[in-house]
Amino acid sequence: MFKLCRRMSTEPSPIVVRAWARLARAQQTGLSQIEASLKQAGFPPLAWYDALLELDRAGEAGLRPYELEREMLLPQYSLSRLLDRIEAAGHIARHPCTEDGRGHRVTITPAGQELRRRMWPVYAAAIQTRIGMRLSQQEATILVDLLGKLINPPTS
Amino acid sequence: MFKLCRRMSTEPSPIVVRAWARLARAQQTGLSQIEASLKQAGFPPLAWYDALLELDRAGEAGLRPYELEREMLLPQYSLSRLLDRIEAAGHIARHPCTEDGRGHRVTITPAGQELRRRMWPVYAAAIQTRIGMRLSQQEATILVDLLGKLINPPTS
DNA sequence: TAAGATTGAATCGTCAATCTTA
DNA sequence: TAAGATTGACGATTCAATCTTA
Repeated sequence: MFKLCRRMSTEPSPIVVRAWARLARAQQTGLSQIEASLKQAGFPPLAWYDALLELDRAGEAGLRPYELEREMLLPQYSLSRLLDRIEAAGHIARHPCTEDGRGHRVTITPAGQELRRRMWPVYAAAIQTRIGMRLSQQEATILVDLLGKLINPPTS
Repeated sequence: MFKLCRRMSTEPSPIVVRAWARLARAQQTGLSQIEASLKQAGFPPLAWYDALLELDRAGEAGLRPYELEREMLLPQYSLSRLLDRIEAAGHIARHPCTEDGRGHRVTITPAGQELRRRMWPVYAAAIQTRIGMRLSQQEATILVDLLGKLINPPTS
Protein backbone atom coordinates (compact mmCIF):
# COMPACT_ATOMS: atom_id res chain seq x y z
CA MET A 1 0.00 0.00 0.00
CA PHE A 2 1.35 3.41 -1.00
CA LYS A 3 0.19 6.71 0.34
CA LEU A 4 -1.58 8.89 -2.16
CA CYS A 5 0.44 11.82 -3.38
CA ARG A 6 -0.44 15.05 -1.58
CA ARG A 7 -1.16 17.28 -4.54
CA MET A 8 -2.17 20.32 -2.50
CA SER A 9 1.23 21.10 -1.09
CA THR A 10 -0.10 24.60 -0.33
CA GLU A 11 -3.31 23.65 1.47
CA PRO A 12 -4.05 26.52 3.90
CA SER A 13 -3.65 25.86 7.62
CA PRO A 14 -6.79 25.90 9.79
CA ILE A 15 -5.86 29.26 11.31
CA VAL A 16 -5.51 30.77 7.84
CA VAL A 17 -8.95 29.48 6.86
CA ARG A 18 -10.36 30.99 10.05
CA ALA A 19 -8.66 34.29 9.26
CA TRP A 20 -10.35 34.40 5.85
CA ALA A 21 -13.73 33.45 7.31
CA ARG A 22 -13.51 36.22 9.90
CA LEU A 23 -12.22 38.75 7.40
CA ALA A 24 -15.24 38.09 5.21
CA ARG A 25 -17.63 38.15 8.16
CA ALA A 26 -16.23 41.33 9.73
CA GLN A 27 -16.35 43.19 6.43
CA GLN A 28 -19.85 41.99 5.56
CA THR A 29 -21.15 42.98 8.99
CA GLY A 30 -19.50 46.38 8.85
CA LEU A 31 -20.56 47.12 5.29
CA SER A 32 -24.17 46.16 5.86
CA GLN A 33 -24.39 48.39 8.92
CA ILE A 34 -22.84 51.29 7.05
CA GLU A 35 -25.20 50.82 4.10
CA ALA A 36 -28.16 50.60 6.46
CA SER A 37 -27.13 53.80 8.25
CA LEU A 38 -26.75 55.68 4.97
CA LYS A 39 -30.07 54.45 3.66
CA GLN A 40 -31.88 55.28 6.87
CA ALA A 41 -30.51 58.82 6.67
CA GLY A 42 -31.82 59.10 3.12
CA PHE A 43 -28.43 58.85 1.39
CA PRO A 44 -27.31 56.81 -1.63
CA PRO A 45 -25.04 53.73 -1.33
CA LEU A 46 -21.46 53.82 -0.10
CA ALA A 47 -20.08 53.43 -3.64
CA TRP A 48 -21.36 56.94 -4.37
CA TYR A 49 -19.34 58.27 -1.43
CA ASP A 50 -16.21 56.47 -2.58
CA ALA A 51 -16.50 57.88 -6.09
CA LEU A 52 -17.29 61.40 -4.88
CA LEU A 53 -14.34 61.31 -2.47
CA GLU A 54 -11.86 60.40 -5.19
CA LEU A 55 -13.29 63.00 -7.55
CA ASP A 56 -13.26 65.67 -4.85
CA ARG A 57 -9.59 64.92 -4.16
CA ALA A 58 -8.81 65.08 -7.88
CA GLY A 59 -9.98 68.70 -8.03
CA GLU A 60 -10.99 70.58 -11.17
CA ALA A 61 -9.06 68.29 -13.50
CA GLY A 62 -11.20 65.39 -12.38
CA LEU A 63 -10.33 61.80 -13.23
CA ARG A 64 -10.53 59.55 -16.23
CA PRO A 65 -12.96 56.66 -15.75
CA TYR A 66 -10.12 54.15 -16.03
CA GLU A 67 -8.32 55.89 -13.15
CA LEU A 68 -11.42 55.69 -10.99
CA GLU A 69 -11.80 52.01 -11.89
CA ARG A 70 -8.38 51.27 -10.49
CA GLU A 71 -9.00 53.26 -7.32
CA MET A 72 -12.32 51.59 -6.69
CA LEU A 73 -11.41 48.10 -7.97
CA LEU A 74 -14.44 48.06 -10.25
CA PRO A 75 -14.74 46.64 -13.76
CA GLN A 76 -15.16 49.13 -16.58
CA TYR A 77 -18.82 48.44 -17.26
CA SER A 78 -19.71 48.56 -13.59
CA LEU A 79 -18.14 51.97 -13.12
CA SER A 80 -19.78 53.21 -16.31
CA ARG A 81 -23.23 52.38 -14.94
CA LEU A 82 -22.41 53.81 -11.51
CA LEU A 83 -21.34 57.08 -13.13
CA ASP A 84 -24.58 57.09 -15.14
CA ARG A 85 -26.58 57.11 -11.93
CA ILE A 86 -24.46 59.68 -10.11
CA GLU A 87 -24.48 61.92 -13.17
CA ALA A 88 -28.26 61.59 -13.54
CA ALA A 89 -28.53 62.83 -9.95
CA GLY A 90 -26.43 65.87 -10.84
CA HIS A 91 -23.44 65.08 -8.61
CA ILE A 92 -20.81 64.62 -11.31
CA ALA A 93 -20.25 65.79 -14.90
CA ARG A 94 -18.67 63.96 -17.84
CA HIS A 95 -16.61 65.98 -20.30
CA PRO A 96 -14.94 64.92 -23.56
CA CYS A 97 -11.20 64.53 -23.11
CA THR A 98 -8.92 66.85 -25.08
CA GLU A 99 -5.76 64.73 -24.85
CA ASP A 100 -7.40 61.47 -25.89
CA GLY A 101 -10.42 61.51 -28.13
CA ARG A 102 -11.56 58.08 -26.94
CA GLY A 103 -11.84 59.10 -23.31
CA HIS A 104 -13.66 61.36 -20.93
CA ARG A 105 -12.94 63.34 -17.82
CA VAL A 106 -15.25 63.09 -14.84
CA THR A 107 -15.53 65.96 -12.36
CA ILE A 108 -17.52 66.49 -9.20
CA THR A 109 -20.19 69.22 -9.14
CA PRO A 110 -20.90 71.58 -6.21
CA ALA A 111 -23.97 69.46 -5.45
CA GLY A 112 -21.72 66.41 -5.35
CA GLN A 113 -19.31 68.08 -2.95
CA GLU A 114 -22.24 69.01 -0.74
CA LEU A 115 -23.62 65.46 -0.80
CA ARG A 116 -20.26 63.96 0.13
CA ARG A 117 -19.87 66.44 2.99
CA ARG A 118 -23.28 65.58 4.39
CA MET A 119 -22.75 61.83 4.06
CA TRP A 120 -19.53 61.83 6.02
CA PRO A 121 -20.94 62.22 9.57
CA VAL A 122 -23.26 59.25 9.02
CA TYR A 123 -20.46 57.16 7.54
CA ALA A 124 -18.04 58.20 10.29
CA ALA A 125 -20.49 57.33 13.06
CA ALA A 126 -20.96 53.85 11.61
CA ILE A 127 -17.18 53.32 11.37
CA GLN A 128 -16.84 54.37 14.97
CA THR A 129 -19.58 51.99 16.09
CA ARG A 130 -18.27 48.99 14.15
CA ILE A 131 -14.52 49.53 14.54
CA GLY A 132 -13.56 52.39 16.83
CA MET A 133 -15.58 51.28 19.81
CA ARG A 134 -14.28 47.71 19.58
CA LEU A 135 -10.52 48.24 19.23
CA SER A 136 -7.94 50.26 21.13
CA GLN A 137 -5.69 52.59 19.14
CA GLN A 138 -2.93 50.03 19.48
CA GLU A 139 -5.12 47.19 18.26
CA ALA A 140 -6.29 49.28 15.31
CA THR A 141 -2.66 49.98 14.42
CA ILE A 142 -1.80 46.29 14.45
CA LEU A 143 -4.86 45.51 12.34
CA VAL A 144 -3.87 48.15 9.77
CA ASP A 145 -0.43 46.57 9.58
CA LEU A 146 -1.70 43.00 9.17
CA LEU A 147 -4.31 43.95 6.58
CA GLY A 148 -1.63 45.83 4.69
CA LYS A 149 0.11 42.51 4.09
CA LEU A 150 -3.04 41.17 2.45
CA ILE A 151 -3.34 44.00 -0.04
CA ASN A 152 -1.40 44.05 -3.31
CA PRO A 153 1.40 44.03 -4.16
CA PRO A 154 2.43 40.79 -2.39
CA THR A 155 5.61 42.45 -1.13
CA SER A 156 4.29 45.46 0.80
CA MET B 1 -16.02 84.11 19.98
CA PHE B 2 -17.28 80.74 21.17
CA LYS B 3 -16.12 77.44 19.82
CA LEU B 4 -18.79 75.46 18.00
CA CYS B 5 -20.09 72.51 19.93
CA ARG B 6 -18.45 69.26 18.84
CA ARG B 7 -21.50 67.16 18.09
CA MET B 8 -19.60 64.12 16.90
CA SER B 9 -18.04 63.23 20.21
CA THR B 10 -17.45 59.76 18.76
CA GLU B 11 -15.74 60.78 15.49
CA PRO B 12 -13.44 57.87 14.57
CA SER B 13 -9.70 58.40 14.82
CA PRO B 14 -7.64 58.38 11.61
CA ILE B 15 -6.19 54.97 12.37
CA VAL B 16 -9.68 53.55 12.83
CA VAL B 17 -10.75 54.96 9.47
CA ARG B 18 -7.68 53.40 7.88
CA ALA B 19 -8.50 50.08 9.53
CA TRP B 20 -11.97 50.11 7.98
CA ALA B 21 -10.63 51.11 4.57
CA ARG B 22 -8.10 48.28 4.61
CA LEU B 23 -10.61 45.77 5.92
CA ALA B 24 -12.91 46.58 3.02
CA ARG B 25 -10.07 46.50 0.50
CA ALA B 26 -8.54 43.25 1.75
CA GLN B 27 -11.87 41.47 1.73
CA GLN B 28 -12.85 42.80 -1.69
CA THR B 29 -9.52 41.75 -3.18
CA GLY B 30 -9.69 38.31 -1.60
CA LEU B 31 -13.30 37.70 -2.54
CA SER B 32 -12.87 38.75 -6.14
CA GLN B 33 -9.88 36.45 -6.57
CA ILE B 34 -11.76 33.55 -5.00
CA GLU B 35 -14.80 34.18 -7.22
CA ALA B 36 -12.58 34.42 -10.28
CA SER B 37 -10.83 31.15 -9.43
CA LEU B 38 -14.14 29.34 -8.95
CA LYS B 39 -15.56 30.70 -12.16
CA GLN B 40 -12.47 29.84 -14.15
CA ALA B 41 -12.69 26.28 -12.87
CA GLY B 42 -16.31 26.13 -14.03
CA PHE B 43 -17.89 26.32 -10.57
CA PRO B 44 -20.79 28.41 -9.24
CA PRO B 45 -20.31 31.42 -6.91
CA LEU B 46 -18.91 31.19 -3.39
CA ALA B 47 -22.38 31.63 -1.84
CA TRP B 48 -23.26 28.18 -3.19
CA TYR B 49 -20.28 26.71 -1.34
CA ASP B 50 -21.24 28.45 1.89
CA ALA B 51 -24.78 27.14 1.74
CA LEU B 52 -23.71 23.61 0.78
CA LEU B 53 -21.16 23.55 3.62
CA GLU B 54 -23.74 24.45 6.25
CA LEU B 55 -26.22 21.95 4.86
CA ASP B 56 -23.60 19.23 4.69
CA ARG B 57 -22.72 19.83 8.34
CA ALA B 58 -26.40 19.74 9.29
CA GLY B 59 -26.66 16.17 8.03
CA GLU B 60 -29.90 14.39 7.13
CA ALA B 61 -32.08 16.68 9.24
CA GLY B 62 -31.01 19.62 7.10
CA LEU B 63 -31.71 23.20 8.13
CA ARG B 64 -34.67 25.51 8.15
CA PRO B 65 -34.23 28.47 5.78
CA TYR B 66 -34.29 30.90 8.70
CA GLU B 67 -31.38 29.04 10.30
CA LEU B 68 -29.38 29.29 7.10
CA GLU B 69 -30.21 33.01 6.86
CA ARG B 70 -28.62 33.61 10.23
CA GLU B 71 -25.52 31.57 9.39
CA MET B 72 -25.03 33.34 6.09
CA LEU B 73 -26.19 36.83 7.16
CA LEU B 74 -28.60 37.02 4.25
CA PRO B 75 -32.10 38.51 4.17
CA GLN B 76 -34.98 36.08 3.83
CA TYR B 77 -35.84 36.91 0.23
CA SER B 78 -32.22 36.75 -0.84
CA LEU B 79 -31.74 33.28 0.60
CA SER B 80 -35.01 32.15 -0.94
CA ARG B 81 -33.77 33.08 -4.40
CA LEU B 82 -30.35 31.52 -3.79
CA LEU B 83 -32.01 28.26 -2.74
CA ASP B 84 -34.18 28.39 -5.87
CA ARG B 85 -31.07 28.33 -8.03
CA ILE B 86 -29.21 25.66 -6.08
CA GLU B 87 -32.33 23.50 -6.02
CA ALA B 88 -32.87 23.95 -9.76
CA ALA B 89 -29.33 22.64 -10.26
CA GLY B 90 -30.20 19.56 -8.18
CA HIS B 91 -27.82 20.20 -5.30
CA ILE B 92 -30.38 20.64 -2.52
CA ALA B 93 -33.96 19.55 -1.82
CA ARG B 94 -36.77 21.40 -0.05
CA HIS B 95 -39.19 19.38 2.09
CA PRO B 96 -42.33 20.45 3.95
CA CYS B 97 -41.68 20.71 7.67
CA THR B 98 -43.56 18.36 9.99
CA GLU B 99 -43.11 20.38 13.21
CA ASP B 100 -44.17 23.70 11.73
CA GLY B 101 -46.57 23.80 8.82
CA ARG B 102 -45.36 27.24 7.74
CA GLY B 103 -41.78 26.18 7.22
CA HIS B 104 -39.54 23.94 5.20
CA ARG B 105 -36.44 21.86 5.70
CA VAL B 106 -33.59 22.10 3.26
CA THR B 107 -31.21 19.18 2.77
CA ILE B 108 -28.15 18.63 0.61
CA THR B 109 -28.29 15.98 -2.12
CA PRO B 110 -25.45 13.57 -3.03
CA ALA B 111 -24.79 15.76 -6.07
CA GLY B 112 -24.51 18.76 -3.74
CA GLN B 113 -22.04 16.94 -1.51
CA GLU B 114 -20.00 16.04 -4.55
CA LEU B 115 -20.03 19.63 -5.83
CA ARG B 116 -18.92 21.00 -2.49
CA ARG B 117 -16.11 18.44 -2.29
CA ARG B 118 -14.84 19.37 -5.74
CA MET B 119 -15.04 23.12 -5.09
CA TRP B 120 -12.93 22.99 -1.95
CA PRO B 121 -9.47 22.53 -3.54
CA VAL B 122 -10.02 25.57 -5.73
CA TYR B 123 -11.33 27.63 -2.81
CA ALA B 124 -8.51 26.43 -0.55
CA ALA B 125 -5.83 27.31 -3.08
CA ALA B 126 -7.20 30.84 -3.40
CA ILE B 127 -7.27 31.26 0.41
CA GLN B 128 -3.68 30.09 0.57
CA THR B 129 -2.61 32.52 -2.14
CA ARG B 130 -4.42 35.54 -0.67
CA ILE B 131 -3.89 34.87 3.05
CA GLY B 132 -1.64 31.92 3.83
CA MET B 133 1.29 33.02 1.72
CA ARG B 134 1.20 36.55 3.12
CA LEU B 135 1.00 35.92 6.88
CA SER B 136 2.93 33.78 9.33
CA GLN B 137 0.99 31.46 11.60
CA GLN B 138 1.50 33.92 14.40
CA GLU B 139 0.27 36.85 12.34
CA ALA B 140 -2.78 34.87 11.24
CA THR B 141 -3.53 34.10 14.89
CA ILE B 142 -3.38 37.77 15.84
CA LEU B 143 -5.58 38.68 12.89
CA VAL B 144 -8.18 36.09 13.92
CA ASP B 145 -8.18 37.58 17.40
CA LEU B 146 -8.55 41.19 16.25
CA LEU B 147 -11.26 40.39 13.72
CA GLY B 148 -13.11 38.48 16.43
CA LYS B 149 -13.52 41.75 18.28
CA LEU B 150 -15.26 43.24 15.24
CA ILE B 151 -17.86 40.49 14.99
CA ASN B 152 -21.03 40.48 17.08
CA PRO B 153 -21.75 40.38 19.92
CA PRO B 154 -19.84 43.53 20.95
CA THR B 155 -18.48 41.76 24.02
CA SER B 156 -16.73 38.72 22.52
C1' DT C 1 -4.75 45.46 -33.22
C1' DA C 2 -5.57 47.37 -28.79
C1' DA C 3 -7.36 50.78 -25.22
C1' DG C 4 -11.14 53.68 -23.34
C1' DA C 5 -15.77 53.53 -22.73
C1' DT C 6 -20.53 52.29 -23.37
C1' DT C 7 -24.76 49.30 -24.06
C1' DG C 8 -28.46 45.23 -24.94
C1' DA C 9 -29.73 41.28 -22.91
C1' DA C 10 -29.71 38.28 -19.19
C1' DT C 11 -28.87 37.39 -14.36
C1' DC C 12 -29.04 38.62 -9.63
C1' DG C 13 -30.57 41.44 -5.60
C1' DT C 14 -34.05 44.28 -3.24
C1' DC C 15 -38.56 46.24 -1.85
C1' DA C 16 -43.03 45.67 -0.85
C1' DA C 17 -46.81 42.77 -0.93
C1' DT C 18 -48.63 38.21 -0.28
C1' DC C 19 -49.63 33.55 1.38
C1' DT C 20 -49.88 30.14 5.00
C1' DT C 21 -49.83 28.66 9.56
C1' DA C 22 -48.63 29.65 14.76
C1' DT D 1 -51.06 39.76 15.17
C1' DA D 2 -46.74 37.78 14.09
C1' DA D 3 -43.32 34.34 12.04
C1' DG D 4 -41.67 31.52 8.10
C1' DA D 5 -41.29 31.75 3.47
C1' DT D 6 -42.13 33.09 -1.25
C1' DT D 7 -43.02 36.20 -5.33
C1' DG D 8 -44.02 40.27 -8.81
C1' DA D 9 -41.99 44.28 -10.02
C1' DC D 10 -38.11 46.97 -10.25
C1' DG D 11 -33.24 48.30 -9.82
C1' DA D 12 -28.36 46.91 -10.05
C1' DT D 13 -24.70 43.89 -11.85
C1' DT D 14 -22.60 41.01 -15.32
C1' DC D 15 -21.43 39.09 -19.90
C1' DA D 16 -20.59 39.75 -24.37
C1' DA D 17 -20.73 42.64 -28.11
C1' DT D 18 -20.07 47.23 -29.91
C1' DC D 19 -18.32 51.86 -30.96
C1' DT D 20 -14.65 55.21 -31.35
C1' DT D 21 -10.08 56.60 -31.53
C1' DA D 22 -4.83 55.52 -30.60
